[in-house]
Amino acid sequence: RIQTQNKIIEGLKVQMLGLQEKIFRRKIKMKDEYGNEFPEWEFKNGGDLFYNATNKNHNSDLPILAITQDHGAIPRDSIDYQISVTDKSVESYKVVEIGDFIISLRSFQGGIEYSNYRGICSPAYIILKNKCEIEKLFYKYYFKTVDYIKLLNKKLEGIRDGKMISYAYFSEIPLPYPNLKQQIEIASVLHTFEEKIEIEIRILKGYSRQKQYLLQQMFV
DNA sequence: GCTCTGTAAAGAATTTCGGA
DNA sequence: TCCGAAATTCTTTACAGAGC
Repeated sequence: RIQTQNKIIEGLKVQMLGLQEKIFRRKIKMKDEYGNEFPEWEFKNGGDLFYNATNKNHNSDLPILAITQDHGAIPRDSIDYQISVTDKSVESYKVVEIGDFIISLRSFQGGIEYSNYRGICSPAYIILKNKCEIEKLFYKYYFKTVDYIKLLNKKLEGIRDGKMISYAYFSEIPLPYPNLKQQIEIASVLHTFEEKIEIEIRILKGYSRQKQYLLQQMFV
């Protein structure tokens, strides 16, 4: 049963990727509530939609965020990974607001991260804030697509450990800019799908616990 | 040994300051 | 008031340390 469940999850993940690809390459077109197709997407440069925020106005009392590829931006306390932190450097940390995007030192591998938290992070990261009205979830998914990561890598030369993607570089990359309604529509579709996967993962965890319990009973 | 995050230090840019 | 130098702030990069 656990194996079957694993397969279901894998299958859903593949579907999720396929869905993202289709949506962002505009192979499926969404329709609005009246059944009309949305207008063609516009494309804007990253610099037109986001600006580079460097806000250091904090009293070192905000939680320190770790920028991970797996979970995006999360508080350092909630992951099992201790990093050497020097107290003095915390003073120069940048403030991250809820809904900001963060270009990490590894963005050429895992895309651009989205923050659900308010906190501070190392100044080596670039904080992006939206200039005009956007559906953040839409871009959250877009920044994680394989296509976009490929775009990020396209112009990068000599990729090596710790290579930084500068804001200037980001701002030159075109981003899709469908109208707001469509952005929300797409974001909600993807979000629903993601939730579905999470539910399946929870079921899997339930199975695993059951198995452990049963095994324990057998040997008692 | 490899991958991953984050620091420290070097380098670049911007602002401040003083003298003419 | 303008120019150049010094100081400060911001950006970039090499590499350290944690965990597998």
